[in-house]
Amino acid sequence: MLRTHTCGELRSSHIGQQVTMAGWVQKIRDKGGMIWVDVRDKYGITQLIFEEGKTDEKTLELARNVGREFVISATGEVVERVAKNDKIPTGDIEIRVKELTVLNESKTPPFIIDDETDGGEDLRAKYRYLDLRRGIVRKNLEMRHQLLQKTRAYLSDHLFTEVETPYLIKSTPEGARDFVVPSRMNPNQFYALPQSPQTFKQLLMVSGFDRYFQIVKCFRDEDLRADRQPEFTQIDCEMSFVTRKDILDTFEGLIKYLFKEVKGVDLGELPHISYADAMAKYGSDKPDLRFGMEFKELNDLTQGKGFVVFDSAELVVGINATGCGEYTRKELDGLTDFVKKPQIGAKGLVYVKCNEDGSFKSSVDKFYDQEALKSWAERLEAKPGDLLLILAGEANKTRKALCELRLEMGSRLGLRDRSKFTAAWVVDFPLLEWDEDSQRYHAMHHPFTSPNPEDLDKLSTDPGSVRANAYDMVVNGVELGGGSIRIHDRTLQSQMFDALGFTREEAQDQFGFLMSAFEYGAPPHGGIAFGFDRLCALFGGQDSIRDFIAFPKNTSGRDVMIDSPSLIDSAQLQELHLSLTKPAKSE
RNA sequence: GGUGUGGUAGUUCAGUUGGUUAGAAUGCCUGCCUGUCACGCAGGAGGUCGCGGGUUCGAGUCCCGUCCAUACCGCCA
Repeated sequence: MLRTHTCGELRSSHIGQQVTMAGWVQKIRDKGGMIWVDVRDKYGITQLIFEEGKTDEKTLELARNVGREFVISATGEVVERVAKNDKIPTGDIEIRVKELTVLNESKTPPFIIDDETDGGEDLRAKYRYLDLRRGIVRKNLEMRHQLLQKTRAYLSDHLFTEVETPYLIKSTPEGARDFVVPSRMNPNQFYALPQSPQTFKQLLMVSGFDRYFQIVKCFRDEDLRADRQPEFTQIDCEMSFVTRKDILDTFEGLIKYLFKEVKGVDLGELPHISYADAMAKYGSDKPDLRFGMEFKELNDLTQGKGFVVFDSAELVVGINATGCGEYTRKELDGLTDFVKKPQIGAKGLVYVKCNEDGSFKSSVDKFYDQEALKSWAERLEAKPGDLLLILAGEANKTRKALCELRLEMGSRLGLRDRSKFTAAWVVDFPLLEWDEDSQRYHAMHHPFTSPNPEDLDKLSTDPGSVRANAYDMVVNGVELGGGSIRIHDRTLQSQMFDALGFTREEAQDQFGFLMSAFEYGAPPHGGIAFGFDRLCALFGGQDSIRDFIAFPKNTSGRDVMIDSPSLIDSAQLQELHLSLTKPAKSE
C-alpha cells in the first residue's frame, strides 16, 4: 500500500498508530542529528522525523539525500511532538519514520512551491504544472469545480437539459473574429469554432427541448485582457414559452443560489436599471453599484459665465468625492493627470473644494462666484469637506472618462470592497449601434435579439432608437452575463437582417438554416449566457480570470508551457490544401 | 494597431551623474549543529545586464531599432 493516510488528516488521536503516507517533499530541516522532512499532498502537510540513534543508519542516509519536490512514501509511527506547532492542523504530531521510499526524484523547482511564491508570472506559466501544486491556485480550481456542480444541480432541478452542441461549425462575419479550422476532406473550406452556441440552442427550442443548458467552451479570436481568454467557458441557457420576467427570475435564482451555497452571501433582490439610466448616472452599462457617487449634469448651472470649456461643451457633468475636500494640490494634479491619460482621454479636470467654513475653492474661481459654486454643490449633494470633480466635452466621451474617474475615486476611498457583492440587471439596451467604420448599424447584442414590441414600428424609420428585449447581469462592475428574448418569427428575423445591412443572399447563405427552422413552428423563446470564468474570478475576489483556468494563455494568445500555436510541417499543410504566404522564420 | 510599465545570478530585485573586479536576499552545493517548523552558523559556486546597432577613451546606465512579458485603449455581435 502506497499510503494509509493523507498528509492532512493525522491528529493527536492517531498517536501510536503505524501509518504510511506519500507526497511531495515541501521542506527539509537538517539539524545534524535530527532531520525533519515536511511532506505535502493536496490535503495538507505532515512532518516526518529522522533521528540519530532512533532511526537506522540507512534510512537516515536516505533522508539526508532527498530534495525539494521528491515524491516519497514513508512508513512509521505517529508520535506526539516535543515542540508543537499550532500554525498547522497536523502540528501536534509527527511521523517517526522506519521506512522511507523515494518514489521519484525531482530537479530543484525553478520557483518556490508555496502560497507565497517567488516565481514571476511567465515562469509560473511555463511551469504551470508546478504552479498548480500551490494550494492557493489549486483552491481556485476547486472552487470552480464547486460552482460547476452547483450550477448543474440548480439547472437540472429546474428541468433544464444539458445538450452538447458542435465545436466545428460555420464562420459568420458578424461579431468577433472566428477561429477557423481547415477541412482536409473539403478542400478550400473551413470550419469555424463557435463564439457561442447561439443558433444551436435556438434550434433546440424549435425542437421542443423547452429548457436547455450547456457549460461550454466558446472561442473568439480577439485581443486578450486580464478578463478575456481566446477560449473561455459559458453557462449557456435557453428557455421556451417565457417572458423576460421568467428568464430574469430563473437566473436571478441561479446566481443567488450560487452566492448562497458557495460564498454564504445573500444577494437580495436585484434592482433593474435601464441602459439609459446606467449611462446617465454612471457612464457605463456595467456600473459598479457597491458605491454611489452618481453623475449629476451641470449644464444649466454653468453656462454664460465666460468659461469657454463649459460653454462649448455638449455635456458638463460631475461627481461628489465625499470627504476629499482636503486633497492637496499634488493629489488634484494627480487626478488631472489620471483623466488626461490617453486611455481616459479627458482634456482637463475642474474641481471644487467644499471648505469646512461653507466657502468653496475651485479651479475655475475666475469664472464662477461662490453662489454659482454653491449651486453645483447643492446639485451634487455635497457637504463641507467634500470635493466636486467635473468633466466637460462631447457627451459620450465625457461620460466614459468620468466613469473611469468615479471608479478610481471609489478605489481610493476603499468603496470597492472585494468581499462585498452588489448585483443588478441592466435592461432596455438599444437594439442597434451605429458603426462609424462600416457606416452601418450593428446589433448591440446579436442579430437574433428581439426588439421591444413598443418600438417595432421604428425599426425601419429610426433604427437607432429601437430598444432591445435584452438584459445583462452586472455584479460589482463586471458584466457576468447577458441575454435576450429572441426573434422567433421568420419575417421579423428577415427585417432584422435588412436593418443590419445584410443582403437577402447573405442572410440566406449564413443563417438560412435558422430562418427555415422558424418556418416550422418556432416557439417564443429567450435565454442568457454567463461568463463562467469571470464568475469564478468574482467569487475568488480577483480581476484576472487566468488563475481560475487550469491552463490559460498569455496576452499574446500563447500557451508558453506547450509552446502553441506552432508551425506545422509541409506535409500537414499539403494535406489541408494550404500554402503559406509568409515563409516561416528560419530557426 | 496604439500607449504605459518591465526585462540584470536558478528566483525576486537593487544598481546614484556613463568610470575599478556588477551587488543583496533567497535558492543551490560543502561543512557544523538532537526539537526544528521562514531553523541557525561558517564557507562556496553561480552573470550573453533580452537581442542588434550607435554615441563615447569607457555603456547595465545615454540614443535608435527589435523581441518578449504585462496593464490598458482600439477590438471583444
